[in-house]
Amino acid sequence: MLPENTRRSLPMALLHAREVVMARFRPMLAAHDVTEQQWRVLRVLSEAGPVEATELADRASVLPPSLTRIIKALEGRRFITRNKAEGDGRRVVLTIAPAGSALIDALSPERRVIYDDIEQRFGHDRLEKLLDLLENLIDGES
Amino acid sequence: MLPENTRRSLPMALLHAREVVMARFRPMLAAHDVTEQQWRVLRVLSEAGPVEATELADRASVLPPSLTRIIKALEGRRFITRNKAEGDGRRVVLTIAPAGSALIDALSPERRVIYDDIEQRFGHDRLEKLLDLLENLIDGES
DNA sequence: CTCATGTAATTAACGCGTTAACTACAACAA
DNA sequence: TTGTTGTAGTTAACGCGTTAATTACATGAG
Repeated sequence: MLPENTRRSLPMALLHAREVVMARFRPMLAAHDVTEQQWRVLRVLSEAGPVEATELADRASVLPPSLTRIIKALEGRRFITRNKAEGDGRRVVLTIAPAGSALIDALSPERRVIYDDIEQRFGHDRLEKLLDLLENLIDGES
Repeated sequence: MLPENTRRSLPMALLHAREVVMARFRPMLAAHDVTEQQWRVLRVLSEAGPVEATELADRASVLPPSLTRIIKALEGRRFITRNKAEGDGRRVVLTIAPAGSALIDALSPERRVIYDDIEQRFGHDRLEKLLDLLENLIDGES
């Protein structure tokens, strides 16, 4: 079946949903001069430790060309460090730097407030159900 | 609660889910030299008839500056027409043109195949449930 | 060793997302 | 009529998304 209207179109619904959620987080990121993508990269590095560029791009849902630009920006602000992998001159290993960890820590309380508010308004169980369905969709289509 | 990992982060899950879904539609759009956003605009005009720019932007989930560029592109290819609203020189009314309708029609069969495949793999009921939850989330946060 | 092939990352080109500033027009008060 | 305020749309600036091309290095065949 073709969606009869744009509101019931899966791509549009996912886009719109992401928009309204991100609207809550955007001011926080803007206040610290970090883009959404830079923030995703920092979070992955923070929770996964030193990681090669390809895996980082994959985990942060960022394409390689974007990652190159993001790395340049984050390295310039000393949020991360960039090194060649030993044994393979092509690969690049990224590591979060103290300033990067500090930013993550600084934003944690605010993130928690926003996330809790969304969870409370939407409902804990419904949020878990939604995350489950999204995870299923991702695993099934990728 | 803060998401303990990026996979259970709502913004990331929505982003990733949208990516894997759009990956199925992208080749079709590329084959007809239409961007995702241009396609969304055309679909809204197709199902809603002549519409003012502000409402169009809202319904297609496109920001006003982007819409300006998109209109320029679609008008150049004779997919839509652009006219000032009578009675208010600021407003702009967009209307789908024959070539635009023809594109919508031409892509319908292919869209149906892709959408049916997603629905079959993911499951009809789960898809409906997911769309419901997304709609709730959107309405609750916006 | 040399060459062909493959892979990781970067660069390039173009369109969109986002915010802020600006232009054009409308509405309304004095 | 004039000036103020508000609204619709556009423009500008910068970063990211996407695809294709390119560079640098690794790997394996001969």
